Amino acid sequence: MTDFGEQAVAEQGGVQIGLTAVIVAVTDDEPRVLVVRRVDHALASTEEGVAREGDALSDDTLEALPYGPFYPGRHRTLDAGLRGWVEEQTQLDLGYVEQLYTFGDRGRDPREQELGARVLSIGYLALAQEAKPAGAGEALWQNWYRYFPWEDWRAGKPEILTQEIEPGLDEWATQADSPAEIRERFSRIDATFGSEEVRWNEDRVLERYELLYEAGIVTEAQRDRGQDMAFSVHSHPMVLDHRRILATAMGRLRGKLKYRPVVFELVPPTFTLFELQKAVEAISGNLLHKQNFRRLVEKSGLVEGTGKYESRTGGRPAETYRYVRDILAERLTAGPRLPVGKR
Amino acid sequence: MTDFGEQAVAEQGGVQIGLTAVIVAVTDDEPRVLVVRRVDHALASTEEGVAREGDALSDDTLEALPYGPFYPGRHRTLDAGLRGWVEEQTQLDLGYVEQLYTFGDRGRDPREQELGARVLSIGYLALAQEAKPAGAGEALWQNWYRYFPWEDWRAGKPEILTQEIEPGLDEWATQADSPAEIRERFSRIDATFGSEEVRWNEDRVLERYELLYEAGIVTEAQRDRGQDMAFSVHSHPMVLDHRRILATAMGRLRGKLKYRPVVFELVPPTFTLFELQKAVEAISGNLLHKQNFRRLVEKSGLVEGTGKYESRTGGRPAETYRYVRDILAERLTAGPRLPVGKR
DNA sequence: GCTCCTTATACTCATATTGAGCATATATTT
DNA sequence: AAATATATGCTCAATATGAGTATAAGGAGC
Repeated sequence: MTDFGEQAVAEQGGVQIGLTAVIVAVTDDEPRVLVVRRVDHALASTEEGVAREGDALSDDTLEALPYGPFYPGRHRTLDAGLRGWVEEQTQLDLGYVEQLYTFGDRGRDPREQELGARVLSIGYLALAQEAKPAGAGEALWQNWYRYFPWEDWRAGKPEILTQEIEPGLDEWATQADSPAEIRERFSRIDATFGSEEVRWNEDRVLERYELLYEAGIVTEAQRDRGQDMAFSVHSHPMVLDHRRILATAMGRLRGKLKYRPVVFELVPPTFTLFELQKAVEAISGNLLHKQNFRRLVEKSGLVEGTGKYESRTGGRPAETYRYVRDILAERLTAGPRLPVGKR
Repeated sequence: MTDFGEQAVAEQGGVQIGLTAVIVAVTDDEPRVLVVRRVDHALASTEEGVAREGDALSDDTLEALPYGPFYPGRHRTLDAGLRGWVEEQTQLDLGYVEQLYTFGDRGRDPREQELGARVLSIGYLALAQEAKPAGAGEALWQNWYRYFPWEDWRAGKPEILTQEIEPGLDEWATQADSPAEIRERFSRIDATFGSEEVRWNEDRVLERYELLYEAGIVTEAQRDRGQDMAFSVHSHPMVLDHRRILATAMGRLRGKLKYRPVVFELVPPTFTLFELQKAVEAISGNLLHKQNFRRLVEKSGLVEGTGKYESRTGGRPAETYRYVRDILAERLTAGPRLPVGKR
């Protein structure tokens, strides 16, 4: 195998490492993500492209995930690097932190040319307990369905799917070159967006985003390809590939919810079972059957009642619970699948 | 958020990106991983440490995963970079490729000092159809249980667990400072290695390795800390953090087996159901109930019989099947859990 | 040919898990 | 006190799972 030698060093040229964080919290029963919303001189080269996108967003809404460079001299580990600048800049105390993926496609960052270096970005998912207004005022918490309106099925199938996305995808599919290719495209649409036979799988956030990107009906695709906008789904784009990173985080978190007790990182220390359920629903984007959710959670042995009750909601008071951080019981949060269904 | 500016560039210093590949195949019912086994000048600084390890391995068995530098000028994407040098050097045609994790702890690579650069390594998992002798002769296929003998439960609970690991871990736990810390350590041991209440979870390969590392009873831990070897589990170490990367790959693959049809990447185009089963068993490290496995696979709709039979095994001939690459059926390989049990 | 051995495949059955809904309890509001 | 709202308890049918038993279909030895 090739080794690292003088030559390798010379050929590699400059590489910059950026750390991009998807910081998630749930407040008011909505999933929030920390977003930076300013025109950054470092992003200037993108500005034009974004501004061209027309009615989907106005000039001042350049939205990005918080990110910062990784300083190899300063940080012993990548995780430490991330925690470092996030806690420094947002005063947020990150609990759960997980590395997501390293993004390194050429051209993902237009600054590469100025810098004369390739910019890799290591994406992180972090869960925060509460969504406080977040220090500096530059950062703010946004409902993540702002960027992915088709992912929220809590109020039934989103209109944007039937009205915009499905027609758009169908058109894209039929524009393929060969009949075989057309069939192939329809298959992929069904597999990711569901159909009569295949039910919607909430974990496939990234696959859906990538299909929309490929079909060119998401604004970033048009920006990146320098196309004019024939049609684009009404949703908020983000700078660079940040919406892709967010999609990765959403899919990962939704998946993890099913086999690891990560919800507890998102709710306050004590909570009612219904509050817990609503946090799960916010993340997974669909409703759960209340009685079955309760059965599942109680059976898991991950929570214990506090003996105290809470009656802010009009009806019978609900007992509050706390998470029992039992390392032994941590194997499963919620069994094979969450109890989907109506309330 | 901090941006990339001149200053950032200056402070970042050099960063080298290495791509490390865990290339897996199943042959003769054993999981194999492609390993490089030579004394590399780039690894010279590690050589001493490894040689010191005594009876666990001899001088000439410096084992490493195949790795190569990432050339930002040459490769458009990280995946392309990996495929590039792997296919170039091993003549292997990689099918399934998945990014695993980016490893970046300071000190993970002793060459950092010579190079004056931080070396990050992006780990990849790749699945190959067959384990051919692999070109150059430098690389060879090794049974992955060579490095993780405690992970193979196909012939019952491995002796190394009862004879070496469990005593070693127990000793480590009791050496903790406070009673609380002792309890904590025992909890972690139970959670990762199982106990009466907690059954062995085959996915937790990395957690187990990291616990062994922390307990100092794995040779790399002693090498990295410069300790002398009081006691170490009889298993083969690897260069740098490659055994950790392999553990990550094993855990990821074992997990994926349960909800994605990845086994089919590891078996030939046609196979009997029992061959398929044995591939799953090789990866997951435990035996499955034959009749139930068959039921599960048939029900999944992922395979179809070819109408041809194969009788190499003495008994009644088995029908051969092929994988139906049905994008719609790809949701689940094997349902929530694989049918564990005796044959 | 028949018997024994071996593996493949079919079928059964008890138990656990899921999805869905009904019933009851305990608060607030009118 | 009645109406309304939510919490919690319980039932039940449909599946899924784990573990066998039974039968089929080949080869080897006699």
